[in-house]
Amino acid sequence: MLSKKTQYAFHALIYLAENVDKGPILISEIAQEKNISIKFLENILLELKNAGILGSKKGKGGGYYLMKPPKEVPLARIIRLLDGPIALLPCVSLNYYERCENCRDEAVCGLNEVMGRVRDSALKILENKTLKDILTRNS
Amino acid sequence: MLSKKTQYAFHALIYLAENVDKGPILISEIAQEKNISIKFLENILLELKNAGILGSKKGKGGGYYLMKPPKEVPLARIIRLLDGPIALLPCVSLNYYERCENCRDEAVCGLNEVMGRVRDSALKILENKTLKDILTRNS
DNA sequence: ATAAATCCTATAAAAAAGATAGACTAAATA
DNA sequence: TATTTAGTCTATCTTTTTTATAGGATTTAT
Repeated sequence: MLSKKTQYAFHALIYLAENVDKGPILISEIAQEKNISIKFLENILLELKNAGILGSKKGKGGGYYLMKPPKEVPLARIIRLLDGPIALLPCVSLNYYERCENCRDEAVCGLNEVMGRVRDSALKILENKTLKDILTRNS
Repeated sequence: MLSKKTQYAFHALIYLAENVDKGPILISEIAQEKNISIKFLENILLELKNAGILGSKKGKGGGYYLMKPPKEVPLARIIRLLDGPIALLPCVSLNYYERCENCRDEAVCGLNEVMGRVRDSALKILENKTLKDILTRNS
């Protein structure tokens, strides 16, 4: 399961994407609209900013905004940033690989093989679907 | 990521499946062969037994053994038993569903839709691949 | 009887997740 | 330029989950 952090990030990003025309959006507004603890959300948005996904403006009229068009932000990027590996096992992770401590040879491990396929099938979706694809349906 | 518990369970089950002919297998043997803490493994095997996946015999000559042929144990069963939901979000989980707290209407939420697809693609593999499919490759 | 093994429950230790606090910095504007 | 507004940064706290261990109870073979 994705952590609350990542779930909140998605909902915040959706809100930002659906309100691009309004200019910078207040943390407090997002927190209220999406029912998220404001202080927790603050940290999350900052992390997204430091990763170059969001931009911000301080002072009156300030807030957060997307740095890229929604269709250029793959979902996998957000998950990896805030949650870490997408794979179910360290030994099949592309970005957070760790050697398996419990089997003799990964090249011959059937678990490794199957979990590699699960990873691929998830990535096929998560690398290609973007923020744009998770905005409100039928709109 | 799957928890260590689930990872250990898979390796233990693989060992048991690859040694069905030997009769009951000692916890200590599995622990040693697969490099798992024996006491932790004890709890895991007990849980698998209580779920009807393993059987056991006490006393001399005792140990653990599979209750079903490996090809009748889907990987999804093990994951759900020890780790819980396979889905990335509570609102798309088939077995551990929880309503989304952050969006107005799941029926119209694009995140819900995409994560539902990720779940389906993972389940397509994890429901159909069994213990038999993760035994040592090329054998 | 004894030794061998699992059973069972409790608990502890460590790590991760979730949330909060508060002082600091930058920008707008009156 | 003082004030207000809003993000920045870092630290800490609490809770939950994960990982692991302890030890007596029970069952079985010999």
